[in-house]
Amino acid sequence: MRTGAASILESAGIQPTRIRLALADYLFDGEHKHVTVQEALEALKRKRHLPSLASLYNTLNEFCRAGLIRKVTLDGGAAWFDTRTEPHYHVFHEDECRLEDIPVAALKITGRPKLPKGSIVRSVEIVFRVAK
Amino acid sequence: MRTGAASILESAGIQPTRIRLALADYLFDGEHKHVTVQEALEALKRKRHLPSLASLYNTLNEFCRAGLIRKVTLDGGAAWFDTRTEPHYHVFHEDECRLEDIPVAALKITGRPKLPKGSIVRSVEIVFRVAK
DNA sequence: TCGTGGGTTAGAATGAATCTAATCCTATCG
DNA sequence: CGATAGGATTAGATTCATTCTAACCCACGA
Repeated sequence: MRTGAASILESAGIQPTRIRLALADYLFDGEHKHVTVQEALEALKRKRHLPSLASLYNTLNEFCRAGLIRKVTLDGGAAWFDTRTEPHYHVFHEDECRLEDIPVAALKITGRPKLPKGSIVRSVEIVFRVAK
Repeated sequence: MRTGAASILESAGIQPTRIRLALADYLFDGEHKHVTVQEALEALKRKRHLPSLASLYNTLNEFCRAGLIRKVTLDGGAAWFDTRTEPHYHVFHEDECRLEDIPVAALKITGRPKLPKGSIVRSVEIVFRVAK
């Protein structure tokens, strides 16, 4: 179910440029991914134009703003960018330093924290941290 | 239910020193806290010896290792140190940049992610991110 | 052809956290 | 009581991820 990078950008209202096309092409190749900036850099290195770090960050942040990807941060280390945008949770495999998705249907959460009135829940982040 | 800082350190097997005593005194004053390094620094500034940043980090990390506090990181920003060590979850109030605890009893999670055999769940982190 | 403005860039700057090597204490031993 | 060994503390440098800045490039329209 692969849609062309160009049309993905177009429907997100983002001008297609070399970097954005190359990054979208890598990210949206049909396999959902969790990539770090370094991994994305490596992947683009194998393509035509290797972008500067700054534009890679710019482009990833644009994609986030457009809702094409999501940023996931755990610990204080480098951020992950997740190509799955619908609500879901994560398993972090400490030994492999790898993120894995958990569909929302796999867990059921009953109960809600008490919140001040008028508050809205922006997101619910769940991470199972596992090791061997 | 306030226990003296000295006896807390002693039962954790940590030598009592000026900084460690001052920090423990501030952290374990009976009110559970979520503090950043900067807040801890501010608090210690009002006491006898203002420690260097390095030893504050050292001391907070020692306390973590000893199980006296827990580190919580969200986004890429500065870490929080949480004086509540038993399992619990968090609400993050984005508008106030404030963490709040949710007791485990307030939520029920049914279902577990599929894990490779032999894996153990180190922790389950849940953060409700809320805004006004 | 000349601007205009967005895209891209290298390199500097920022902020959190850690590392290093020197110095300070302090408990213990002679 | 004085020497000393080893942990505690320190200032400052260092690392790492990320963002900022100011210049440059380039496609497109007047």
